[in-house]
Amino acid sequence: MKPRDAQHSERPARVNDTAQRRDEILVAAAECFMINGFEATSIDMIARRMGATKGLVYHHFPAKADLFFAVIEHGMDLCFQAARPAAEGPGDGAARLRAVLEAHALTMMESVAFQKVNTQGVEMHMHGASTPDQRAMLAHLTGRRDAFEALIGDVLEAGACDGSIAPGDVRLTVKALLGALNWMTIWYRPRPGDERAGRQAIARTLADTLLNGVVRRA
Amino acid sequence: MKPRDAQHSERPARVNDTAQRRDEILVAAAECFMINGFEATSIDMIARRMGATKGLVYHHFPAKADLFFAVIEHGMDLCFQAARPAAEGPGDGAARLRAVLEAHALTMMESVAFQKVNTQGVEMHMHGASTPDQRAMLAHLTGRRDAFEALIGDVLEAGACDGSIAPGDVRLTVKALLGALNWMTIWYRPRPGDERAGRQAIARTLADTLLNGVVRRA
DNA sequence: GTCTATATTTCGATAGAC
DNA sequence: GTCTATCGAAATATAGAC
Repeated sequence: MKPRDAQHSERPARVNDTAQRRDEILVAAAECFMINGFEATSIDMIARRMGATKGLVYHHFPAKADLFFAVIEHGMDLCFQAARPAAEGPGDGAARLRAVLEAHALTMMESVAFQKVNTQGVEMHMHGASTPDQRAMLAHLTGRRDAFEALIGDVLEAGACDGSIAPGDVRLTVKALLGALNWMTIWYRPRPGDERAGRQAIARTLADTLLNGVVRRA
Repeated sequence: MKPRDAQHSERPARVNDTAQRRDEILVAAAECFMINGFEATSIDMIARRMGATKGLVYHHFPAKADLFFAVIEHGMDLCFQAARPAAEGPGDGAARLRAVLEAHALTMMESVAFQKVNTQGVEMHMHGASTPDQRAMLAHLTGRRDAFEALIGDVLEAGACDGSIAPGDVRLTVKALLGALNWMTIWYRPRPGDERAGRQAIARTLADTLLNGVVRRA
């Protein structure tokens, strides 16, 4: 183990302190944005929520828009981390689609704040995206969203090939499936006493409904 | 026909002039809210969009929040007007559900602006709903949203009884179905050249997917 | 009924102390 | 690295002319 600087050896080891601080800000920001929306959230609110002041936030993020982008990007990271292994897992198209849908539903529930911020609309708040940096970030996020939809689309097409999934308009089907799940950011709110088993039950029921439809099978 | 006031008979008949003006404001507001969101939309923008000034808007609506509520209420009116006849129409549960889903999908496409404002979140912007009037309006809109979900839930239950629809968690199924359709406010934007037939095709495809699911039928 | 002008507040961002 | 103090821009709402 590398010895720490002798001059400050009495201080507790604070590895990656600034990264941790950044994450704390991200969580506080996600919660504020979720509750009030982008414009109605002031930097003061975010700082107060984590027991700090504006100066701290501006020390870690150059502007409010960058903070907003960082929140959405982190939410997307979580989506990919959950969905990609499921999409690339074993089984035929239908089995993998089920795995992806359940994983995505769980992601929605377990990071509602981050996901709802994404739902609020990336492009909306950056309509006049002033700086080139912001325009680039906007394009980057749009690209990742498209990539996520393509991930699901690929599973659908694989299923259409192996016969486990009914052929149809892939783009529109992806919108329908993701819409049903992403809509959870509108109505789902974690309850103090709820457990993972309960969330898994919801995820399974939703996936069932989407896979099998609502009409009675012959 | 009742004769108009003789003193002003030379003026062109302007029946319901203020009501028309109100509607114009409503449309302009819906479009601005759709593009920029509630907080980022200024009263000036709304006025400019209809070639007027702030004073006009404040003459018809006491505050920005009331205008926002009025937009959402009108959007809900459109939803009920389309869905209720379909829900109360002829046929078994599955047939009526199909009619409701297609009607709702069409409503989403043909009044995107109004519907997207609703998606933005009623409760979000009124978190601290200051005046009692605003709190009452908030409760009113929440009640109507619940009533709309109940409308669909009733059709589902009727279908479960007559055997046309698979039994299941009604509340969760309603959320899934409405989620898939309401999500259109996120991605659907009317194109200059699109026609009603195209929208109907989208509505039918979406309803098909939700009714039959995506896995291949045995 | 619609406009202009303005009072008042709020917030993003910066400067600089510690 | 975090805080206090403050500037300047923007927007809601109002007052009053026409």
